[in-house]
Amino acid sequence: MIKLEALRVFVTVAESGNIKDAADAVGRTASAVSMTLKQLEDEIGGPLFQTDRKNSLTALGNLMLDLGREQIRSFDKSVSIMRAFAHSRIGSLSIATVPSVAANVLPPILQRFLETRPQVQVELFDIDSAQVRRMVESGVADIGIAGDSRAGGGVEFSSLFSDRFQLLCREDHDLCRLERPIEWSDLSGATLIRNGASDRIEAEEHKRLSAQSLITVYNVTSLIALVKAGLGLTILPSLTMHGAHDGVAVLELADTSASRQVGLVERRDVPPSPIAAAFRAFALREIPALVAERLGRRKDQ
Amino acid sequence: MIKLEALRVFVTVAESGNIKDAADAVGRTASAVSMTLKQLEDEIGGPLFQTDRKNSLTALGNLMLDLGREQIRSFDKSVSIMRAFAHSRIGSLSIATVPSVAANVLPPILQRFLETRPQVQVELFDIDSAQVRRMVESGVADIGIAGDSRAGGGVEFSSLFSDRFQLLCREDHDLCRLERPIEWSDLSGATLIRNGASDRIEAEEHKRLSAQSLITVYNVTSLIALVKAGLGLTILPSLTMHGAHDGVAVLELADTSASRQVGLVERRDVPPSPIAAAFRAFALREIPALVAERLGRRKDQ
DNA sequence: TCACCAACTTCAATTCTTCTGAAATTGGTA
DNA sequence: TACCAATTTCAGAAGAATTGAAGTTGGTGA
Repeated sequence: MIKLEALRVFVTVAESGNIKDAADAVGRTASAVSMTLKQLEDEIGGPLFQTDRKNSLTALGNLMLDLGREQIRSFDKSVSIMRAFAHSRIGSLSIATVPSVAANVLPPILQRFLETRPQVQVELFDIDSAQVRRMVESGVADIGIAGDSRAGGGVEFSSLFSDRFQLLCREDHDLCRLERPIEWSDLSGATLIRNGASDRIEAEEHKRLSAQSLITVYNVTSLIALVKAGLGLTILPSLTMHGAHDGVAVLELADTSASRQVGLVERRDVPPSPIAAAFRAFALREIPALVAERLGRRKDQ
Repeated sequence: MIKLEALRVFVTVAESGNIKDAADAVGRTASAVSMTLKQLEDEIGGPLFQTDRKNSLTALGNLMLDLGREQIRSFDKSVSIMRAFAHSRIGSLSIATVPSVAANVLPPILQRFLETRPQVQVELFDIDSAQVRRMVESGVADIGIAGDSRAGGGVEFSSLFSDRFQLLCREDHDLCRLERPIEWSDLSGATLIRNGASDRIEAEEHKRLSAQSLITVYNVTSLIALVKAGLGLTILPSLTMHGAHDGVAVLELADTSASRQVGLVERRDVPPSPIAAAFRAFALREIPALVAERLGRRKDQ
């Protein structure tokens, strides 16, 4: 059986024009090279050089030089692609994430992640938590970042950070004058606008308040516009409304248990691609630190 | 260093879905296959299968399956091309030959030669002996077939057959009535038309006759037309005018030494390509036999 | 939940391949 | 004709791959 290694030796000899130099180039003795060449000629079925001074090729030798070079080039390239992929320097990464993370967390993370991986292709979807889970489960996204857990079905949840809920109201609202964290009881007379995120708050007091609410808005921009217009208050995770909005105030809640967990959503039982694995490790290390800095808190909890 | 053989094993396992069947397929034990796979994973830098039951590939495994298959296919194809070339089943063959051989000898020879080599490309040039030698010497033709030898310069001559000179005259010429081989002296009063081939006849008597000749014609068709028109006689190698021409008679010469040697012309010091070598051997074996039959003579001399 | 079974992996011994260094051969050159 | 450097040959050494047996592992059915 002809080996690629034998072709490598032959090409080196053909290029050197003699065995001695070729032997040095491949790190073997001249006798090893000579034997390899002989074996190659036997297996191919004809002489490769015109004389035993290896300075001129036969027609067969020329053909083998061309084909051999091409094979070596192509093989080495394939191997380097395989290695690059294994080491997550190439490939594609599809990330599904909730908008607040996409807007406030991912930009610097992705930038740093891709700095050392200029060949990696990234797709980013921002959608709600339920759809993040669905995209990961179906394999459309390699990895997701979403709030909440209840790790069910085919996905697994790994917490990255916790995001406290805060109260959003007009700057001229009475509550702004309290100058202390807001108790649920402070909200008893207020008009609450429900949203997709606030429904996850477990506190009984909030559930009661929420039940009386007549408006539910899922889009954050619309939600803030309604608050600004004076239609009511709303409760959102801190990261969601990161960055001040003119005319609205952000107030802390006294109930510090009112928070959502944000974390990685991954498919269970299906190993991640090398890039996805690398991104996972990077995210677990970098996102908590970044969020702690952004929100001015201890990381996680 | 990653070996193509390891990729072969991997592809087989990936296609079988388990090690045992793959081991049977490649003719090794399961443990050998397992070790090869492990080594491959180490060298590539990542796992290829999702579990140690080898029925589902990782993303890396899928990539390697694609690239590996392609490499194997391409390598095997290259090797088969090299072998086919070495065994003269493919390649191209450029033959330069004098017209009489091209017309009377080569057709059946080439047909039989190519019967078992349907992929071989042939180029055929018919030119005069001097140009045959020039084309071979310059490498434009791989092999030549020409009369005469005087093997000089960079070419070598190997005789294939000898071709007796014969006399060509009008059917109504006086010489036709002799009913015996023609002596040089029979031609003393005749008008001789010289041609490229007849100049090589060594006999003194012919040289004298030839010196008196006023017309020289190199093209055989024109030559015969002139003879037919009654402008004179001419002396040509038997093969050149093989096949009767209406209105002209072909007469034997008594001087049996008047003949030309026809043989292979090859470049000296440059080994022939495998196809050229194969054609050489075929020609040396088949052409003398064919000519003997055609001209009704013993082969060579 | 446990025990079994088949697939896979590990390990040490063996076999096969390739490599080395010395000696012989070859082909070109003074 | 004799020399010299390159190449080839050869036998032993080193290295790589393979084997068979023993040990793990993970899935399956009682």
